[in-house]
Amino acid sequence: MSLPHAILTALLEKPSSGLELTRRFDRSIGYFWPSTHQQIYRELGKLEQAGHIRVLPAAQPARGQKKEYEVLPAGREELAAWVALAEDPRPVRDPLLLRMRAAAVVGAPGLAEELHRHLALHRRQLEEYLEIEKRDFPPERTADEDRLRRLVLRGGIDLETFWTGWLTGAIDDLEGPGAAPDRV
Amino acid sequence: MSLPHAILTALLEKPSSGLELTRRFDRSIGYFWPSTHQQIYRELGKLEQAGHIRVLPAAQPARGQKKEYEVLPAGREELAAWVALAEDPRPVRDPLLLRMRAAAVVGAPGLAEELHRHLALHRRQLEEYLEIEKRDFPPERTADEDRLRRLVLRGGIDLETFWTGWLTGAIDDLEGPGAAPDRV
DNA sequence: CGTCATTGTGCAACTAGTTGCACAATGACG
DNA sequence: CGTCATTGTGCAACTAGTTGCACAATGACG
Repeated sequence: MSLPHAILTALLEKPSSGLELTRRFDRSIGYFWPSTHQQIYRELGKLEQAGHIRVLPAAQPARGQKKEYEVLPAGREELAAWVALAEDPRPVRDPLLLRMRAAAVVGAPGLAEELHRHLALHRRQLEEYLEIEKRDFPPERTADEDRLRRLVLRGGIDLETFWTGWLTGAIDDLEGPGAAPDRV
Repeated sequence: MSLPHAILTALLEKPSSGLELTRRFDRSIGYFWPSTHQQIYRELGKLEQAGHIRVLPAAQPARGQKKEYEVLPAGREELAAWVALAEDPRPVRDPLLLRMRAAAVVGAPGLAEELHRHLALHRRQLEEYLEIEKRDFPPERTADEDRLRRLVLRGGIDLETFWTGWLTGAIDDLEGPGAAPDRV
């Protein structure tokens, strides 16, 4: 039940239409809770139904049939209650680790290449996060109000750092001394 | 499409019944691809249908109506093909990071407690992994054939190390000097 | 022999996320 | 004025995972 809360958070930061939300997701909340426009529209409908958000009366006619949503007090309360909830971390589900495990049984041809590819992807993501950190959280501005947002970004950075580190080690190990890459 | 491959891997390591698979998942493959017995039975049915596995003729009548499955050549081929496939890492979806982001907007009462709770859970998981490493991969036995399995375990260890590290830092930051924990 | 815990298999309904598409309204451009 | 790109909303079908339950067979125990 995280998507509705992700949407409430985004709408509290700034009332938006479905498409605007989708775009904003892609470069902030979507980093740790991605969503498609279809899903977002469906969820907006449910949130409106539940009385958590409402459509803002349109200022002027816009492209398409644009609807701007804003959060109602009930929605804010719902979100605050959710923040304080105890919820266990969701179980890890990682296909790459699973494939390495399978490779231990049926052989690993093609796997090293895939590790290189993933390493490149994670490096790129790490770069992106570091860019955002430089832009949004420069060292001189340690505003207290951004503490939590900075911590979240730090989470992303540390996570990608873990992946690049682990993948680098794995590649070294597989291609390194005495490696038998294609053993069955 | 990872669960069937997880099952094929487990069955290649050792032919098993549905319940045995479920139990074995809980202490190996399930660490990075958890599954319930219901899901496993359903998938076993599909895999049999597809000709990837078959029921072993029963040696002697057992409890319940036990069925032991083994992997057929077609199943092994399917698994080997999957190992070599290019598949992007699945997007991160983490409710805790999301909740921190929400807390930045509606206030953070109760959040620090939750961070402590998660830290304890991740520490426990890390301990468990380190136990397994000590048991299954003692330093003297660097057998080449366990290389991949050891790397997978390393992945789990490094991942939990990331979480404990990040959570520790986040708690320090939130409860530390000049903290304003319940600000709205 | 009856009862109960254990081992074992599985169905049904639901929830959340994905994929593929349809279609409405508007402004820019020839 | 006609066409087309862009902005915008949304339905439908599917896939994967979760939750709650039913029920079969066997062995242990009184």
